[in-house]
Amino acid sequence: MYSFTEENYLKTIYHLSQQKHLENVTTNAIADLLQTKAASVTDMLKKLADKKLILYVKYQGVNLTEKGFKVAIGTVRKHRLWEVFLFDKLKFGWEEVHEVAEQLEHIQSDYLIDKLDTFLNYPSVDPHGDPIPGKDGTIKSQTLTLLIDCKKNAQVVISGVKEHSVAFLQRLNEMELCLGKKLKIHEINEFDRCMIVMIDKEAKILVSNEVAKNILVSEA
Amino acid sequence: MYSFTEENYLKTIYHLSQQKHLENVTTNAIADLLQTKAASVTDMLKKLADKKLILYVKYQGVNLTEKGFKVAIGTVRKHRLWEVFLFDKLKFGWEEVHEVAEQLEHIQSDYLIDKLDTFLNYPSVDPHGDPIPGKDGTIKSQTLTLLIDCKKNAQVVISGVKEHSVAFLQRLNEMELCLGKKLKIHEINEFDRCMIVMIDKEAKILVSNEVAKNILVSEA
DNA sequence: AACTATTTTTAGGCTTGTCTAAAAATAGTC
DNA sequence: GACTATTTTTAGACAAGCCTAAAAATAGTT
Ligand SMILES: [Mn+2]
Ligand SMILES: [Mn+2]
Ligand SMILES: [Mn+2]
Ligand SMILES: [Mn+2]
Repeated sequence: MYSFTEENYLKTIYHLSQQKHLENVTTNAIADLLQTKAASVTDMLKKLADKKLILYVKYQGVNLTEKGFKVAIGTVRKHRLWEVFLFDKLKFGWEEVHEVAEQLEHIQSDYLIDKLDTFLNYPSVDPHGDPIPGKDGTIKSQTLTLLIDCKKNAQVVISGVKEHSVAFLQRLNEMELCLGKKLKIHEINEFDRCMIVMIDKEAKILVSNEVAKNILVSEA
Repeated sequence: MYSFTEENYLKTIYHLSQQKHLENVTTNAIADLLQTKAASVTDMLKKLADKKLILYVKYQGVNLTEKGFKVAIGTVRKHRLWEVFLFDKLKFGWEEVHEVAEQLEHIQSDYLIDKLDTFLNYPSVDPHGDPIPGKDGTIKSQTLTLLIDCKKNAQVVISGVKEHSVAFLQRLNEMELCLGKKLKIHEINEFDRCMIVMIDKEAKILVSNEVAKNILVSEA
């Protein structure tokens, strides 16, 4: 139905409009995220607008139409289901799943995705804690807190990450921090806001504020 | 490394050179199988020859080089592993797996294929009984007999199919014939060579010669 | 060997998605 | 309001793959 490239543009526009709430998505922002040139983006925006997938006003940025939103959210759904498959079944690390999912998300077969969803037992979040949109396009908005904003003695569970880079996720691997780990904040340093955190009621570790800024938690 | 299209051409040349033993593969044969035009094939053959993936002599057809063979066999490996995944894990019918595997075979990640192979427990054949090439590019040649060539009272196991069309595979589904079924040939009609066959020592069914011509069996 | 039918290649063109360089529009500053 | 910096669009080009129509080569027949 839609090409590899069209799906990628729509998904990118979706992610950007989520990030920077309600504003129009700009040409340069899309070019940055897709690692392409602004001129190429302008070309594609015209084509997507012709197909009624986006609302595009020259020089004013773009927004997804209902139709474009459905394609975007469908692509996100496919991406995240594949990530779950790679992580749960094939035992990929959470820092490894994204790259391959970028390819798998473009396989065209609704039947396949239904079967995959069933096989994975209808997961609600991906290996990074991001919600998986339903078949109908609905998506649960998360109400998570940043670890850095938690108070002393708070007891929380790691439920997501704000940063998705391989380097950051590997850093968390080294610290044995992953989704589902229960933390208790033992101490917060006043000077640099680094934290001493107790994991699973066992080890105490030091979490830099740079790391704590990118970990999402919910109440334990 | 190699594009979707390049992999498809090389795989097609491989299949054709398997079929019609040792002869050069012709432009029209490739065009037929790929559902494209002969002129397009000629264009691509020049490009593949430039990349040393095939030996191409104008008007004389083509052959895979060592390098091209490796790409082709690798693509076949990916295709068949994905078919096993779809059949075993996602519970696709054996008539449904091919279409989706045609897409999945082009996902580029050796790491993924290794993990998938492990997850599937190193299968040696795909859902149609075709052998899965090893990581090193070796492939076991099959020594199977056509059901139609079996003698009266022979006891055999269904181990493959010669015809891969959806219609044929569905026909076998209706007859409850699938890989692994044990058959005993009860009677062969002299006039039309249709067979009366006993399945799993239970039901007796009639197998037309048209069907028997396309079932591959090994000794029970 | 000549003629014919078939196969294959060439020539020229189209679409998708990309690029660079230049022009136009917008935003920011005095 | 004019000037400047930044963003965005246009113009023109290119590669990958595909097409049709015409030309060239090959194969088959007498
Ligand atoms: Mn991802
Ligand atoms: Mn994710
Ligand atoms: Mn197949
Ligand atoms: Mn198969």
